[in-house]
Amino acid sequence: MVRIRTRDEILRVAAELFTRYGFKGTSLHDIAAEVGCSKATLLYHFAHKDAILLALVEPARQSLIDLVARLAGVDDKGIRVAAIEGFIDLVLRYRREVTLIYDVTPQFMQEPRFAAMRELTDALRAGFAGRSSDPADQIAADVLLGGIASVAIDDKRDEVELRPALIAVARRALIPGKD
Amino acid sequence: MVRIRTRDEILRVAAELFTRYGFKGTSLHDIAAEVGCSKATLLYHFAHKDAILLALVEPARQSLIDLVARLAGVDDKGIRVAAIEGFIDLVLRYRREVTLIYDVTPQFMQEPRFAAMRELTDALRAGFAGRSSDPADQIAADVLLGGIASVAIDDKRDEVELRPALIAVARRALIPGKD
DNA sequence: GTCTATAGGCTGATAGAC
DNA sequence: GTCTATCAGCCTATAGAC
Repeated sequence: MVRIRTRDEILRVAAELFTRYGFKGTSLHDIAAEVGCSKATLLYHFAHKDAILLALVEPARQSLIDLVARLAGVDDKGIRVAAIEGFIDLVLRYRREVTLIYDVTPQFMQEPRFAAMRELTDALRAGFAGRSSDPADQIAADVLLGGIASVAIDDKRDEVELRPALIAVARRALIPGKD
Repeated sequence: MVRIRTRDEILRVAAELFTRYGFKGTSLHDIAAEVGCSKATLLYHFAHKDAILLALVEPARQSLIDLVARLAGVDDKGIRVAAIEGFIDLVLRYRREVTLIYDVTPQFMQEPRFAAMRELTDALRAGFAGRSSDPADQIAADVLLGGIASVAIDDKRDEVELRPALIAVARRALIPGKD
């Protein structure tokens, strides 16, 4: 059973190249050459280049939707811990996908299909800020959200080492009197 | 004295377009059209497209070199506060340039001319970590470095509001028993 | 499902006139 | 210093054979 579906192989190779060279820095030719098929075959399985990227990030996007839904049911007392641990687990589980999302966000964000992502990150920020409306709390929340994501993207340590360190720094930064 | 040097106008327009659409998302044609000159004129003033970007980020790079040199003379007791305040002042002063640097870093970092930047960020991380060799301290330092930069890039608030909030969250996260 | 061939457009960069 | 004209190369995407 060594047979690998071409479609899956395209996704595997595309994830690797997009991560290494960026979305714009990777051409259909690059992917096709590495897969060992033609560009036309790529575009038989995916309507456009963008569709490859969207297929890659879809599981992570779905997980984020689930997390935000779960946080909606958490009371104010537990919201920060739940948001912190939920987000850290999510980005460590989908490190590659987070890398891709941050790569294309500046350009894709203005497109309608990515616009809904904005509401999700707003909900996450509210959770990190303990549902406070104080700008200082929201800025702190953004620092931690961006910082945790950047570590998940760049750091080479494994998640077993990163997870407790990330939770510890987020709790110190966001939860008063807890260090 | 309304005469503006073409070279300066190119830099002004390029900064705006690179920030909005990314370096790869902005062509020489786009810049030339906005400036109101030809692509050939762009390439008379700058040898390559890359040279425009390098000219834009040079002041920020020089400031980072200065900051790292200054931190080398600070003792262990004061290093975290000095690194935190120095970095926050720097990214707030050069927000647009920080945006550009983070945009191109994934691809440019492997090139030799950007390799020296690595030593600078290593020194900054050491400062944020209070020169500790504990991985948890270095991870926390990276979270704050990345998080502060991401806020400087994305947040629309002005630096008068951001500065104290950023310093406060960094101190809580990095300096034990200070909140 | 996969291929070859190619369309049609954009890219950074150069040549040479003024 | 600035221009027009142009190059060679790359890009995504399509057409049509097998």
